[in-house]
Amino acid sequence: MSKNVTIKDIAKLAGVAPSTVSRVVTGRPGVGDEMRAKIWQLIKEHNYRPNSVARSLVKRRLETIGILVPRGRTAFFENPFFADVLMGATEAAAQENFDVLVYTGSREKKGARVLQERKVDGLLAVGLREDDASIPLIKEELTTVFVNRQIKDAAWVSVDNKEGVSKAVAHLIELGHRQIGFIGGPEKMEISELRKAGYLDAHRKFGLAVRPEYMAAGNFDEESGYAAATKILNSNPRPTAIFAANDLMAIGALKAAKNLSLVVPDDLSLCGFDNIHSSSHTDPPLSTVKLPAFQMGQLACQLLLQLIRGEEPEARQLLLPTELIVRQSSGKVGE
Amino acid sequence: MSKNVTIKDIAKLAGVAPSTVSRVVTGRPGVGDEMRAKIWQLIKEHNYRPNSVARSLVKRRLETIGILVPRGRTAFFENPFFADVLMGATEAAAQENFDVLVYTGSREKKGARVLQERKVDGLLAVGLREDDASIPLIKEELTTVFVNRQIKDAAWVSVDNKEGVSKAVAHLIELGHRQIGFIGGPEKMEISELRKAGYLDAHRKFGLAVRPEYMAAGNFDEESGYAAATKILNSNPRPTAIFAANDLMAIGALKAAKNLSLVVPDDLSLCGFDNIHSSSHTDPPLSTVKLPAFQMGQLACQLLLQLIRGEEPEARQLLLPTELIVRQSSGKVGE
DNA sequence: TTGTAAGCGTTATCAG
DNA sequence: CTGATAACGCTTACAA
Repeated sequence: MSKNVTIKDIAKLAGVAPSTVSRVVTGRPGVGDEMRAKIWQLIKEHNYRPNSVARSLVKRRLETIGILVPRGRTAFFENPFFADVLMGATEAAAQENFDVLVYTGSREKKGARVLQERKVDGLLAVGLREDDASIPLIKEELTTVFVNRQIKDAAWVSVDNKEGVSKAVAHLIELGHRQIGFIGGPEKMEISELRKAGYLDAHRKFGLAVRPEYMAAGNFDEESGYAAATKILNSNPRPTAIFAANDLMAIGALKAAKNLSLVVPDDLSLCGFDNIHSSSHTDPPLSTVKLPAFQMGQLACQLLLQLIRGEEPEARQLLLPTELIVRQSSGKVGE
Repeated sequence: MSKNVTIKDIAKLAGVAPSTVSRVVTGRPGVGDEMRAKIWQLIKEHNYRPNSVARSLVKRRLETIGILVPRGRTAFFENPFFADVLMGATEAAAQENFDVLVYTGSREKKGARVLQERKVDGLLAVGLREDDASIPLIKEELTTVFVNRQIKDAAWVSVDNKEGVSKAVAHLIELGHRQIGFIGGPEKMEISELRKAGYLDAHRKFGLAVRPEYMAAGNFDEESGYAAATKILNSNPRPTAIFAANDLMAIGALKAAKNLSLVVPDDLSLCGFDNIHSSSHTDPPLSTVKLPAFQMGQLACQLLLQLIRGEEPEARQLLLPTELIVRQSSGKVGE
C-alpha cells in the first residue's frame, strides 16, 4: 500500500498550485479548459480521492447524520419499523451525499456518545422513550428530528396512531361487531394513550358503549397479549372481536383463542397494529395497520437535512397516515 | 449557539499551551497534578469537547468502520440476520470507541461510495453476492471482513451452512423419516451449494439413497417454496418430510401442505433454516436452524479492528456453528 | 486564469 | 513538567 496521493501530489504533477486542483475537483469555475482536462486526467491516473476529513475540518461540515435506534434487539428485529426507517433515512441521505452513523447501546450511553464525539451534523432519534433523559440535551446541542415521537417544540415525523387504531376498530364495527375487546400497551406511554384514544374514538363515532371489562393492558409482547386476551375472553358476554395495540400482542391473542378452541375469524375477529412480518404468516394471517416506516425515514432525513442547511422547511412536524391491511383474521360477526 | 470552544480557548484560559491541554484530555503523562486538575475544571466548565475531525486528520484514523448491507428491503426486514449482525457490530465497535457507518443502496453505488469517501478505517461486508463486482476493488483498497461469505484469501466470519443443514436433516432421519424432500436455493449461489451439500451429506452418513424427484430449487422466497413443495409432494411415494433451505420457503411449503390437506407434522414434517421471527409464529411453529448472527457481527467487528490496528489475529477466517431449533413442525414419522 | 498564504483544531516532536 | 512549532490535507480570500 503506497502513500495516499494528496492534492499536493496532483498539483505538483500538473505543475500548478493545490488551489487549482481544488477548483477542479469541486467543480468551481476559474480554470482553463485545457488545464482542467489535464488535471482530471492526472486524478484518474493516480486514483486521487479528496480526503473528506480534511475537507470537513475546513468546511465545518461532516456530511454525516446520526441515527439513534433503540437498543433492544428484539424490538429492532421483530418489528420491521426500525430497519425500515433506517433504510429510508440512508437512502434520503445518500441522495444528498450524506452518510449515516448508527448509534445503539444503552440509552444514556448512546446519547452521551453522540454529543461527545461531534461526528454528525444532525440527528435522527427513532422511537426514543419520551422520558429519556438525553432528550433535552440532544435537542439543545444538536439539530434533531424525532421519529415516531411527538416531542413538543421539536421537529418530528410521526404517524397518526389514533386515527390508525380508530380506522381498524371501525373496520371491525363495520363487520358487525358490537363487543370489541382492546389490548393496550403499558400505561403512561404516549403511544399507549394514543392507541387507546383511537379505540375509544371509534366507539364514540358509532355510538357504541365501551365496556371496561373488555379492556386490558399488555407490554407489547406476545405473552402479555395471550394473558390479556384470555382475561377478556372470559367476560360475559364474550366479545366477538379483539383489537390489540400491536401485532405481537395480537399473535398472543390468536394463541389464546386457539387455546380456548375459538376459531378465528369465525368465533373471534382479531386485528393488530404494526404489520410486522410475522403477521402475514400466522394462521389465519392477521389483519393489521401498517406504518409508512420507510417513508418516515426518508421524510425525517430530508427534514433534517433542510434544518442542517438552515433552510426553512414547510413544516417541522409531520403526521403521516397509516394503512389498514385486511387479512383473514377479521370477518363478519357470527359467520 | 456560541462559537465552539476549542483547545486553544482552554489553553488560553488556563494560561498554558494547547499541547498541555491535549496531554490532559488524552490522558497522557507529563502534566503536574495541579495543572491537570485546573484544566479538567476548565474543560467541564466550558463544556469543551475535542473535535474528532481535527484529531482524525492528524492521526489518520477515523475511528469509524463501514458496514455494507444488502439493499433489498425485504431481505433486511424479514430476516433478523442483517439487523442482528449490525447490532453485534455496533456493540463491538462501541467497545473500542469506534462508530459504524451504514452503506446501503444499489450494489455498485454503495461500493463506489465507500471507496470514494474514505470515511472509514475498514469495512464489514455483509452477505454480498459472490459475483459482486465491487468485491475485488474493496478487498484491494480497504481492510475488509466479509460476513457470511467465504471469499478466498479474504478475512471472513461465516457460518457452517453444510453442517447446519446436515444436522437438521439428520434430525428428520432420526425421527424415522426415510423419504425427505429438499427445497434448495437458486443454482450457482455458493450458499445454495453448501446447503444442498449438507442434505446430501446427511443421507450419505445414514446410508440413505437420494432421490432426484424429491429435490427442487426455489428462490428463497415464499412463493417458490410453495411451488417447489407442491411439486415434491406430488411424487410417488410422497415424502414424509421436507427440508427447505430457508424459512421463507419452508413457510411456503407449509402452505402447500395445508393446501393439499396434509397435516403438519402428522402427515409431513417440515424444517427450515434461518430462524426468522415468523418461524415461531406459524401454525405449527417451524423447526429450523438458527444462525449466531449477533455474535457474527461482534466477531467480525473485533477481527476487523484487529486488522485495522495491524495486529495479527488468531484466525482470519471464522466458521461458526449453527443451532438446531426443534419446534412443532417436525415429528416422528407416521404418527 | 492561476498562485500565495492563512487557517480549520488537533497531535507529535523537540527543546527548554 | 511545559512550550513552540510543524505537520495532517484541504479550502478560500486575496493577490498577481
